[in-house]
Amino acid sequence: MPMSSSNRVPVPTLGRLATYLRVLTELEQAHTETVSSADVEQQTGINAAQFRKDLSYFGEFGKPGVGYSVARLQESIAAILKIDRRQPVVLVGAGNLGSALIGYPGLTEHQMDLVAVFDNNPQRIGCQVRNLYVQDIQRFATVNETLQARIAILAVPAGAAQRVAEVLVAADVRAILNFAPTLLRLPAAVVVRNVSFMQELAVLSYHVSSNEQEENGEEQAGEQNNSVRPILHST
Amino acid sequence: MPMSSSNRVPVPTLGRLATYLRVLTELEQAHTETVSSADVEQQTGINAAQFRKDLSYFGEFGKPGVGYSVARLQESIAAILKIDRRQPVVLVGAGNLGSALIGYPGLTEHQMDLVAVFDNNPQRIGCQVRNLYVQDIQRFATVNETLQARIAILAVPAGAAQRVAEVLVAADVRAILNFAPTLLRLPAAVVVRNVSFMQELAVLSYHVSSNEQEENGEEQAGEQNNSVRPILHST
DNA sequence: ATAACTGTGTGAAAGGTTGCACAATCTAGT
DNA sequence: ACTAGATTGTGCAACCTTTCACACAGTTAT
Repeated sequence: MPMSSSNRVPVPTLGRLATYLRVLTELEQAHTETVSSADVEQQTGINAAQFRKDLSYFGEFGKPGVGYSVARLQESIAAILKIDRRQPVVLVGAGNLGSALIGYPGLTEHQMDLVAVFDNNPQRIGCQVRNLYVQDIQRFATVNETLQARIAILAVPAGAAQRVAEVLVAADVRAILNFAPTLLRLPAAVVVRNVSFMQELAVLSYHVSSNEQEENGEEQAGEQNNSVRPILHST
Repeated sequence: MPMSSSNRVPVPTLGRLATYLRVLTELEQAHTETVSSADVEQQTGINAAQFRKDLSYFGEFGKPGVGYSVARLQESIAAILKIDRRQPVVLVGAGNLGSALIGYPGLTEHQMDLVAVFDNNPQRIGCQVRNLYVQDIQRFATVNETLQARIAILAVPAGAAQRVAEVLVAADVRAILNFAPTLLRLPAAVVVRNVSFMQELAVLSYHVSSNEQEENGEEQAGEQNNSVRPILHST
């Protein structure tokens, strides 16, 4: 007997749902019918109880003593994440990274329909990348009136990010995947996720040098490690 | 009088250090000499106390009543993150994403020296990307004996990731930035950071549709939002 | 000197997330 | 039917992270 109502869903849970979905797709391709939370732990490194709790935010999907129907769970999670229908997405910034993202298979796999690419560089405007022509960012408001994209991928230089983001939001974009290393100041209703290679590299760099003396052979499985010994101490 | 010794540093702290460093570089270019934790909050959206606590893991860097010397703090953080010297980094996977990363300016800015690119696709081996020639991954062990890279960027398809990661680790790589959507099972001593656009997009997608009815104009500043109302409830 | 500010470093509180442990529930075999 | 075995959904405790709040330390002005 479920009772979820207006409880709030942790953001990490949403991220993990995407991981579950990936595993379910693999299982489906292997013609597996049923899966248990323990199986999922085995595949993802995410604790079985965590998996069950993540799902419990949205209802009850499993049968005690049996597990979860792969096909059913897949549909349910897709519905939760709203990727059961194709979603229009726009890309702004057709530089290195932007162009690479156009071909990224993960987008279509997750029903993200890249419908337009924008840039402000006259050298790039009009160019064809994959199956899309790069358009002038100045035309964004007009074009998006037709496209109605609510999700945008922002792959412009840091200096331009805030300005461009405001243009997007003015044209009804509600969610931004931001690759620029800057803080975007936007209305609270707009959701921003920052992808920062910098930060990840910092973590790696720190660890590499601090692990200098350790030596053991355990397996690691979790998606994120938690903390490490500091090494430097300066004043 | 500091007393940090073998306390453990939270991973989020390391990520934020990279952000502070970015802001400090901007401040230096604007010829600002001194900065307070409140200034940093203004620039980054990260709570001032958080900033001070993050630094406190490594020592004392500020003067009460004055703030922090921009130049000094910059050096200190760079030293903590071990990016005060150039670090050799290798890239595996010269596909779309991999190629884009070769040109990514953030790498050099953070003293990451991309010294070699590998792939297993014969069509790509030998090709020049920017200033590097793509080498056969089979030669990795040999080549890295000379290069001595400890950090690797893994931008190969999911199916190849585990296999390649093991090759890297066998050749003394200790930290991997993994762009493949798979769980890497590696010795615990190896640090893995996963970058998953999928997960970020899932969060965006979920939010876009759930925000359907809201309407308010507050500013958002933090780097991460925390939770949201669920909308779906299925069985 | 002293008073009035400003801003650091940190102990303690608040808040959020993860993992354990177990009752409840379903299946299958006898 | 009944028992044994499997596996879910969840209250609770442990853990981790963030934020508050304040003592203490420099700085400036009088």
